[in-house]
Amino acid sequence: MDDTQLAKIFKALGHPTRIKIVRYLREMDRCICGQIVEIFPYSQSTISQHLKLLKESGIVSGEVDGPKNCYCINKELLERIKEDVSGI
Amino acid sequence: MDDTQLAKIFKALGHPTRIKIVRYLREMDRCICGQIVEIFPYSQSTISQHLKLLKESGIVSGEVDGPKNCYCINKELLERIKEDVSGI
DNA sequence: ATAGCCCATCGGCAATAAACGATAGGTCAT
DNA sequence: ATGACCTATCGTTTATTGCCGATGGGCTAT
Repeated sequence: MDDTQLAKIFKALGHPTRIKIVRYLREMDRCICGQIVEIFPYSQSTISQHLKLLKESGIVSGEVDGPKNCYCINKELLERIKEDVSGI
Repeated sequence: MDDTQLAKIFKALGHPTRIKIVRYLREMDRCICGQIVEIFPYSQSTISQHLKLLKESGIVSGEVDGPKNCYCINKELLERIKEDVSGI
């Protein structure tokens, strides 16, 4: 992975809320946006924005699943990130 | 390490130039700001600013050494970061 | 003590990020 | 086809970032 891509991922993780979201998603395996909104003191639009950033970095993927939107961790990428971090 | 601290570190690494600086410092063991300025297409003030961010995050430490300022990687923290990334 | 080197910091500017409320689009059940 | 639910996106505001040139302070050597 090149440094630009890696930097993008780090940037995505460079916010406490987004780290917490990633932890939560890993724990829950998959969940909908509403569940995440409930556990944070931020508005739905703010959480949605954080999720968008995480999606753009590739760490999180989301699929529309009926009326709900299902988010989950991209575990392969997460593993790859861990490898790349070891290389720094 | 709490998520706020971890986020700060990720944020510091969330720029390609700063990742490259970290790699370079790890390779060189220690070096002065001027050396780093030479290898990047940015001004001295810009590089200095990047170094400041890296210092604030703790990844890099710098000591004044005569007329020059010597930067080096905080290897213990870097190792700790790698552990913490594994925990995400 | 003057001149030169190294670099941190200031001020400025443009771009991006973080948060919000409001809106609107999609899906399901009735 | 209406209403309820879920969430992405828009528009706005304020804060932060990224970059620069210029300034100035600390050392060293002359």
